[in-house]
Amino acid sequence: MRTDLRLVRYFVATAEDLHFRRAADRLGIAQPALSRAIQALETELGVALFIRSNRNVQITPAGRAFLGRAYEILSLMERATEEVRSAHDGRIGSLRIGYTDFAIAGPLPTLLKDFQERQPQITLKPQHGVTLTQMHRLAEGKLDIGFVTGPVSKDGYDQHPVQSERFVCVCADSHPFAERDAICLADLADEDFVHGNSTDWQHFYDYLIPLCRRAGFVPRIVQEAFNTAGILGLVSCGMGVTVLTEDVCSALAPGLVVVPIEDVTERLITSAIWRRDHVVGPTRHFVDYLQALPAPQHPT
Amino acid sequence: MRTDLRLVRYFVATAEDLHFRRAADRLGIAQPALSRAIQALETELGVALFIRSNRNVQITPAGRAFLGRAYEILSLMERATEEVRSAHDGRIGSLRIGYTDFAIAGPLPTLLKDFQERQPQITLKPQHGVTLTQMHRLAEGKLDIGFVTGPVSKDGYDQHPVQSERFVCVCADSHPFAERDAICLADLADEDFVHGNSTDWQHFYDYLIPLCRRAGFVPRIVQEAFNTAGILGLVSCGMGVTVLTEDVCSALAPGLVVVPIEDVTERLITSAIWRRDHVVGPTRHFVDYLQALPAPQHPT
DNA sequence: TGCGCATGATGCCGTTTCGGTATCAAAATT
DNA sequence: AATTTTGATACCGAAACGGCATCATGCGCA
Repeated sequence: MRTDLRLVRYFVATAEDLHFRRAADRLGIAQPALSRAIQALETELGVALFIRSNRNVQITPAGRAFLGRAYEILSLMERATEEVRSAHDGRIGSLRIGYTDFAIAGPLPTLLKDFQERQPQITLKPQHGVTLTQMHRLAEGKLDIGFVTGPVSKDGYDQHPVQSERFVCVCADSHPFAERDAICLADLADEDFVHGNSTDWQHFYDYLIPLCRRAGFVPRIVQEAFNTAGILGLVSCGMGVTVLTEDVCSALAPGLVVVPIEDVTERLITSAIWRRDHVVGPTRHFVDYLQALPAPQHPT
Repeated sequence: MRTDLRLVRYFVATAEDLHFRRAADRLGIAQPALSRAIQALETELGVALFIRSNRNVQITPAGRAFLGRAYEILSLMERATEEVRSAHDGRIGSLRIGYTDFAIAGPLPTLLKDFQERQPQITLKPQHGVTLTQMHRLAEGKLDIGFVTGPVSKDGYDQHPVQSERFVCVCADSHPFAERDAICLADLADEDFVHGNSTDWQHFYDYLIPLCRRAGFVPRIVQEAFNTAGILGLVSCGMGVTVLTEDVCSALAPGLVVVPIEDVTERLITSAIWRRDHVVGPTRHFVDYLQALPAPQHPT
């Protein structure tokens, strides 16, 4: 038998009253039960906590030492109980948020800042990851909310669109396209492309490849880069052109030009996504926050 | 049912393993018992601590919040258990020591200092009190060790002599006795006496009165004072003479003279005294310390 | 001095809690 | 499709807890 909190509570009451019957009354038990419980505690600790007579009860020095700690333990247990309930309510705790290059270039930073001001007790933990990585981490319970290239069809998950971007062409300022107001997608048929690798960027390719096929070509990827910064770096060196989204290109480095693609009306959707069975604590608060936002601008 | 430490321990093991059967093995119980215990804890708290599947177990945000506190609670309980045992051993705690005017004028301060150096974890709490007061406080358990005018015959108490003092006469330097090398006790027969009140000083009178009777007189107390300082103050004003002990008079204020009483060989004994049923913790250490001391000097 | 009272301890018993074995349910793996 | 893995549930016996009755002891009072 290990000392448990019931015995600690009984001990505290007895130490406060120094009278077994009165302490038992206070605890709502019979005096003999209290007598036995204190004896059990003394046996467990191997130390006499009280000196008893039929006239009075005195606490021993060891009992006095234990009393201070007993108060601390009971207080800490109460605090822990309160905090676990607060964490469940979502009033405290951490929120692990994944994001893609597209997400971080869009309204997400503003959203996070706003949410943080509303819920200062919640610690935000942003983590970069391509859509594929984020989906794995959601499944493993290592991520609470993902911001991914969507929409994603997956059972057990809910999502909410937060961003909708046009596709644009990006080329070096020395490229012929740089002089044009706009191009058509078919104009890219013979161009060398720079993009991300096919595994990490598979969700982006799920948009791009069908569009190009419909325009009659398969994009010729001549260079791969790790992320958008890498892609743009290669493009500015004249290695090729690329197709990205308008938000990613809103603040371009010198030497690069954004050219609209006038015959593509499809948009890249970035959605917040979470596991349906994980909407507790801070996650619930964040989901509620997202769903209270106006829908992303999406003109027809 | 209130959350107890057994459930906290089970929770910690489960959170560490994230696998019910392995955690149960670790705890030395069957997996179903652990499953039920965690469910009971979740019911008690009203919060899900884990997400279960037949393939894996994940901890919820609330569970993570609770885990930190669980470690603290278990650690605090261990520390409390260790400390109560140390207090019983006497390695920590406090020691309430009573002392009379005679005791504090003798070797007691030196003893306390020495003991304190040997047991720095024990807090000494000295409390002045006449013998009668100290005996009450010992009986009430509000004092651990008394230093009283002894010997005391009282059941349930043990004592150890620490001090043995000759009786001396103290008078103002203008008094005729001041010119003498020594007096006899009978020389005090017609003198006005200054002393403590008969209640507080009853143990001292238990020595003095029989001695005076044997010398053929009853001392004429004309003035009472609260303590030795008060007595000596009145004597130096010429209100009368007094009989005290040599240690009390070892550092006299100007205007007072100590005159030996050559025909009195009896000595005032100051003894350490404690309740036999209270020799635990720091008290035990102090008693052991005292009993290891050489006996007080007591020439024949 | 004897009796009554107060109070913690102990005995006996019923109720509740805890833990074990066996089994079920569901998902993943082979 | 069969097997394996793993947490949940059912049934049962053991252990723990608490209540009532009673005992033991010391103190206070007449």
